[in-house]
Amino acid sequence: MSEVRTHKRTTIKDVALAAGSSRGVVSSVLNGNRHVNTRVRPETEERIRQTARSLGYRPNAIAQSLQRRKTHSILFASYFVSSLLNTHSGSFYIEALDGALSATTRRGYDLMIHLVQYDDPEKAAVLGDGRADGCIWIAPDVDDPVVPRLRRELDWPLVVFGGRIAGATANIIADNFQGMELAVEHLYELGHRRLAFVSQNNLSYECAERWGAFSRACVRCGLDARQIIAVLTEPDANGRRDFVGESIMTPLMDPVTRPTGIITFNDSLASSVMQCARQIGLETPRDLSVIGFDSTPLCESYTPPLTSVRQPLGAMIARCVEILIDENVSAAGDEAVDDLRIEMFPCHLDVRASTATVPGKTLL
Amino acid sequence: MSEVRTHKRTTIKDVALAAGSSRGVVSSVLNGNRHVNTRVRPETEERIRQTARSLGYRPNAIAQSLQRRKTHSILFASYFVSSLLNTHSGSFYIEALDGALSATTRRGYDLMIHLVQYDDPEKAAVLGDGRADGCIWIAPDVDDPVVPRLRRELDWPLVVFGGRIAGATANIIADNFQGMELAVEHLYELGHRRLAFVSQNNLSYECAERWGAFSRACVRCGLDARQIIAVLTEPDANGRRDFVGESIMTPLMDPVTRPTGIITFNDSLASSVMQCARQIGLETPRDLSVIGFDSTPLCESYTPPLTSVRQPLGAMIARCVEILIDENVSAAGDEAVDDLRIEMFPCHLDVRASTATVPGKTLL
DNA sequence: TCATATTGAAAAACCGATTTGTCAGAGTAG
DNA sequence: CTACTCTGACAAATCGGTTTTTCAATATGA
Repeated sequence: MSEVRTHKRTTIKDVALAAGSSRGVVSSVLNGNRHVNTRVRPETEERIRQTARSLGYRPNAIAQSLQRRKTHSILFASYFVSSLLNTHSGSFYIEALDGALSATTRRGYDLMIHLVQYDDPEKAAVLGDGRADGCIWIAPDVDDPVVPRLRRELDWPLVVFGGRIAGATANIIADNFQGMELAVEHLYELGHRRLAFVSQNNLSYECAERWGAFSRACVRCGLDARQIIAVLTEPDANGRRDFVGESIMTPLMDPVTRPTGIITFNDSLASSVMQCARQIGLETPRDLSVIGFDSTPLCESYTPPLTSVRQPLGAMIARCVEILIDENVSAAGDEAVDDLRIEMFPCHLDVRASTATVPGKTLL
Repeated sequence: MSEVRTHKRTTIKDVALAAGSSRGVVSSVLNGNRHVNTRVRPETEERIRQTARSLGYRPNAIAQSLQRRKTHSILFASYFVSSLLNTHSGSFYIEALDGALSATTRRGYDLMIHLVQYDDPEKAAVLGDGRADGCIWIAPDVDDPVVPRLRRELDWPLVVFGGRIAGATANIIADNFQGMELAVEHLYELGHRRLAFVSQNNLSYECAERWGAFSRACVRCGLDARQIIAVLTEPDANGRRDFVGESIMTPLMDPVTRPTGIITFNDSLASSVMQCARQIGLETPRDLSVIGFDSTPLCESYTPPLTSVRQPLGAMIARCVEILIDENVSAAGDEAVDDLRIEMFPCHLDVRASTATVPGKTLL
């Protein structure tokens, strides 16, 4: 029952031998006679095809890749997080992965996934070892320990999704400033004049940028700088930072000075803010408008459904794939400063039920 | 700006040339001198290492794979469904994919994903072309057009996840009979004596098996066969089959003969059943107990939270990976009839709030 | 001192394909 | 009848590695 089965497959040599031809002819026949000075008589061709079929010959893709210098696959690489697709940032990964799969499949490519263990980024062999035609590195952190390595090994096409690595073939990012502007303007138009931004310090570029983008957008809207409040969450007992408790909300929501609109770094924080606000007697959107970021599918099931800024993840990752397959880097509107090639994608505001006109002065 | 960048990488030849040694020595040094009769002087070794480092040499994995006959990657293959991970069966794929990623990463393997377009399963090149050390084929349908091909190309390790293919290295499936028994027994113990099964006809093995398992389980529980009702959904206007409308529910829920417990093929159907029941005045679980299959994360957010049969997808896919990596097929309890090697995993019943003791006779 | 081991490393074979180079024999032009 | 082109196919080189074989130079033993 436990016989060791060895998988010896038919090679091109076997076919050539059986058909009484040379390997070269077999190859050229099976690839459609592409080479000019290799002509084959019809009967020979038929004999070879027949032999190949009857032997069940399928070319070894590894050998083909070696010779053709082309693997027809793209590497999707990121850090390993246990149960990656089910954790909180899951929606982000799922959307990215899904988009990547669609884009590669559409082009007849395969996707190879390599997850780097956080503890030894240097040992991760696959990054740039030629197993794929190019690599998409997903969302590096600001202090990402793998980035120095990526920088050093830029001798193959690398597209950074949500990062900013100089020398990379491209960096595909969402325009956080424009996205934040959408959120702030939306609240402004609803009459809100005192806003707060609740964020975490998870060291992502997104976090840093949205942080800065918030105050810039507020200023651009002509809001009084003293009325702009930014709050950083503390990690809770479990080390989670996507939770807002009373320790943060109570001082922030002082009846007199409290903001009427809150923008959060992500949807989960927004949900947490709404829940906590309810506990201290503030209903969304009656008393408080809340906007999240990412517009995950969960937004629909929050109460109330959450207005949120959406990054076009699908289009962004599709662009990553496209760049790697076509090696067609320069697009209109690229910025390429100091060899930092960035392509920015505009965000969209999905308006749902968590935002409304500014509440009356009852609480003031 | 649109310069064509060619990525010529350092090869072992370059290193050998620069270090003044032969390719063979370089290889053996960088691989830790594994070959007995290739001894290298310490200073030579140091010189080679130094040269390799300064040239930024990284071995080409494709070439290594060709020679070593080992790719250190596993192929995860299935049909292409546009936005695979976000569609209804998404949760299934996500869990499978997540489990596969964890398992492969743990063993230092990469995962390669290949999605076969439904329209030309014959053209799909990658299935068994040697790009990976083994393949996991995900959940074939009963009339799966790719199965004949898989059967024909069984000259490499293939594990079928949720299928039954003779000749495959292994078929990993959940025990639908045992799972259905759990569901039926649960309802029986709660006093239910008239049950119905609502299913769709999506041609999966799961569907066929659960269908049969339902009546078998009812009989084993000693339920009157005339009281066992099985209903097949019709596709709605959008071709979706995971929806139960009044056309099905109204006759099924005849006040006199209606079942008090309903088991559905999947969670989505269960949710639909609960919603439709509510419309005709039946509350879950007060008037009607409902059990779904799959126990997707969404079960928690249904009203009421849905009792559901869970397949241990994570453990199952991990086993697939394990088999392919270790080629250690025979496990205790395997059935191997007619070269059909099946490993079954027991299901678990996640009891939530959609099941309760049988309602009083008010409606009878 | 001479035969025999041992050491260190180059050279060659190989993995399974693709592609280029070469060449005998048939066909055609002068 | 010779010179040249065309046809069809084999042989060899290549891709970038790994592994085996060979071998000169030195060390060891009788």
